Amino acid sequence: MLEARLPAASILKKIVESIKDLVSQANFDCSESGISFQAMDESNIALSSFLLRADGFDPYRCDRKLSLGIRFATLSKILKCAGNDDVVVIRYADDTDILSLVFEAPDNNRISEFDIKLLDISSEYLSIPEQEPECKVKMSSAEFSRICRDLITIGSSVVIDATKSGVKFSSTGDDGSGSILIKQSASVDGDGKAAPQTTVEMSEPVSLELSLKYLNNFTKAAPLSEYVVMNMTNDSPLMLQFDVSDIGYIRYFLAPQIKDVD
Amino acid sequence: MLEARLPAASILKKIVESIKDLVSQANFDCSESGISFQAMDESNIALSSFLLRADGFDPYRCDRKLSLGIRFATLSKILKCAGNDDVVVIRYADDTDILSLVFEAPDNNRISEFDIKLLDISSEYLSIPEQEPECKVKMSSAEFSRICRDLITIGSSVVIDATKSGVKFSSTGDDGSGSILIKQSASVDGDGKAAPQTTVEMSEPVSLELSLKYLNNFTKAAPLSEYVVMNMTNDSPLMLQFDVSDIGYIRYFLAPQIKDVD
DNA sequence: ATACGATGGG
DNA sequence: CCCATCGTAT
Repeated sequence: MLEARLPAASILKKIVESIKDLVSQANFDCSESGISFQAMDESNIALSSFLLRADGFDPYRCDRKLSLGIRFATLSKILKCAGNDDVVVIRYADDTDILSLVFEAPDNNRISEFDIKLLDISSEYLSIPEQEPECKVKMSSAEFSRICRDLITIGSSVVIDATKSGVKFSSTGDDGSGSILIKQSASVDGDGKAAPQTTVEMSEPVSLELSLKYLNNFTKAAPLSEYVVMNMTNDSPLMLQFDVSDIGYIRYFLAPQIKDVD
Repeated sequence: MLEARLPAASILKKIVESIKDLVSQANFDCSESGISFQAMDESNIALSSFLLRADGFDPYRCDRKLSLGIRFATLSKILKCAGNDDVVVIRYADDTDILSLVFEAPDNNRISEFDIKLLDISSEYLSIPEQEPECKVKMSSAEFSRICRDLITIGSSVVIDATKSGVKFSSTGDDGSGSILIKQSASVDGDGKAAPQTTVEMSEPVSLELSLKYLNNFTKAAPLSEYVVMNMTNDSPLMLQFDVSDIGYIRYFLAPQIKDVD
């Protein structure tokens, strides 16, 4: 039995919108600690995952572990029927194959209930080694999105070079090349504006070449958070994380491309 | 001879946009009392009609009854040439086959005149019995539009159940089902916000199953009015009415579908 | 060519 | 949060 009440449908809407282009169906894993999710994309290149902690819901109740097989196209359609500031209640009754979503409008004059048929999906859980990355960048998620969107007009991949002073995104294509350097922000912003700061922590300079197509899929999650965190280690997969308000996070992993030998 | 001056082209634009997907050509019936229109859709399932009273124009002059055969695709194209707050003058000279539309920009620096060739259309006027409906619902036209747009992603028809407490819209399809309950508004809204209220008057609870495709055609008229009125009687056609400012109304009639026998 | 959905701006 | 415009899909 699951019952989880989320104060703002917009959170769930954005999460699902950011995953549905990568994964057509997968399990939501529910336990007393919260709801989590993990799945490879169809081509087995990118891994998406999220965690929504129980304490981010009010109330949250889940007696035993559940794997709820969801078709994302369906869930996406149904979430489009929710207003952004509707309250969402997610409900599952044991031994059924139906997930219920109830949307309550802020003025309480509209109550919508949608039932989704659940799927039986075999899940192969992939454990991700939690290594300390050689470099950890935190920057504006909107800026990161903009960079990936701009550079894909130049080439199909981006080389991300992180050094103490900042992060450089470079791309090369048939009709030219481009690079964007984001400097680590000066400690304090003098004037009143509160633009997101860029911070770089590292033990080693890192350089990774990554598919812009995938990165542009990932940045659909950018509206969830003002910041994106990029964990990078040379020759290892990039991890991108967007925090989901104070409820949890959504993460993407993407293996680097072998760089062309010059 | 007809001369009718309408202060805002946007009204005529919206009316024509909301009908042109249902009716390709039909007569505008003009008399000294105003301009009216009535036509079945191509499949003879839905009836659209409107009335624009003479006193909504300034000036309005029509000496004798006229049936002006209009091709809606043409009229729509021409109305796209009018600014929303242009003044429109509709003119017809007896014994011609030309309808003239003159658009005057608010600043009086632009005057456009378009002539439409009229058609000779045989009109079979269908009289609609004016019975008192078992149930009369008045609600936000925007909300009604949203509901019909949302539910068509679930199924092809909607069951509208009206009771004293409110109206429920339900739809079922291959990958799930959904229902939206709109409660009758509490008598007065305490705070300052002026959201459209929902009211239900009834002698009998009513349940009708209706085609969402048609309802979504009808809701193109929603921008004309903050409210939609739904008159419903069991096993009888739904009537939807949108008021056209203080000039008249546009109405749609749609026969219910026979419900599946369980 | 027309209609619907998505995105950006007020 | 709603409206208008643009782009995509049928």
